[in-house]
Amino acid sequence: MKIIPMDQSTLPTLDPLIEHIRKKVSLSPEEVRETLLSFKLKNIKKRQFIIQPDFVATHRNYVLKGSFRAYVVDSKGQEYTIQLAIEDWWISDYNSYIFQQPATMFVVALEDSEVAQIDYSREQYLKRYSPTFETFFRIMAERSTAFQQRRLIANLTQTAEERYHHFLEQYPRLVQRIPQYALASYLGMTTEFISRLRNQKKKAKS
Amino acid sequence: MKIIPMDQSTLPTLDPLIEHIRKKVSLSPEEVRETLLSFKLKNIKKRQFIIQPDFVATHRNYVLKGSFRAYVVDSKGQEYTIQLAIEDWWISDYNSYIFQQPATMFVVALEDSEVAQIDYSREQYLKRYSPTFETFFRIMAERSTAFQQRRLIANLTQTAEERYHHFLEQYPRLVQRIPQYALASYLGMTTEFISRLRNQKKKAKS
DNA sequence: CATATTTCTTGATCTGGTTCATTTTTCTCC
DNA sequence: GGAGAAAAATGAACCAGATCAAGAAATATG
Repeated sequence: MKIIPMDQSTLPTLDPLIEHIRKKVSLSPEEVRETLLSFKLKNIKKRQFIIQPDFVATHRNYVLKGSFRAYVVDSKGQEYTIQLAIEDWWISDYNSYIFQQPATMFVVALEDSEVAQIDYSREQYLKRYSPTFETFFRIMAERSTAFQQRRLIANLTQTAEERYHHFLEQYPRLVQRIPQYALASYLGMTTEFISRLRNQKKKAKS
Repeated sequence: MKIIPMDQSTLPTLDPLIEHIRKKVSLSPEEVRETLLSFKLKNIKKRQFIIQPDFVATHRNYVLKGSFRAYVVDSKGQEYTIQLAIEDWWISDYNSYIFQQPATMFVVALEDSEVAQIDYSREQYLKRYSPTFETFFRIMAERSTAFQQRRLIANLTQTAEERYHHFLEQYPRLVQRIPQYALASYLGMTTEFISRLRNQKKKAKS
């Protein structure tokens, strides 16, 4: 019943999710049970979309394996990466999910991936079921705000080159795994520009 | 329906705050009482700082009257406006407040103002006192995330001119009240550039 | 109400990063 | 493992918006 396409693999479990939640709030056995009942495992193939514009984002996604990119596309077809996610991160179109309105973003798998999904109504149920979940989602939202604010500040105050280097320092692992165009559009610059930065570095090294 | 001119003033009350909270959650009489006990009214003179770098932001501030600007200053002395707030908005350095760490921002009054302040430990108490408050702050944080994401997308996808015009459409009232340099650094452009945009418009009109 | 300070305007010049076009490298999948 | 597709690199020309400088308007303050 479980099809595990990748070469070597662990049996997929929700353990990392429970761990993740327990870093923020303490869960009773019943709360753990409710959590396990609320989230569904899902395998997502590389290049597969889990959210698309005009459809309501019905789920919040916790990445168990793989990586994702959330992006918007402007009228000229230009893509802008809004969020990136690897293991132990969450991803969705929050404007769509929170307000249950049509999405404006695409969210696509960059690798063969596995996510734990909770749907909107089940999340509401969880929060009613126990204030612990209310607290958990409150903490998530707060951190998310704080994170976005730091990103906004970086975008306003730093040059393209500084943003690139700081990202490299902060997320060296992530950089290895995502394509250059995803990184470029996340940092608000062109792939050509990143390419030049990398090349300059090579030159300087030798 | 009540237009209150700048000079003479009404007796300050927390009524607008209670109204504000009740738009998001329903409050029992006891919860109203706890709210009233938790928030303190404070008068802030124009140019007065309520948050400064290196000091922990001890309060969350709800604006009852007046306006505020939150900004960071880079090594070259350049200022970048991170947040603006008028009546019925909240303002703080959230990275500082949420994590109770030293602030990186200044928050300054742009006009003679009045705020309702709650301090960090009292907020924690409120959330323990009733899950309603947990819910309220969760909703606040979620909307804040959604708002910031929209701003980030605007910054990534739009030209300086587009950002200026969209801001004008969305917040015509706000624009009247804040100095040009505050708007410019909020939108990520120079005051010179805004000045030119305004001038071009005048030309086109006549 | 006069003067000092802050904010806004205007012109000239400059530049970080884009755009466009082409080539090279790296994936992907039968 | 080889053809086709996707991603990255490279060069040349360009431009949106910044920077610098200096004056004009608006606000604050004694």
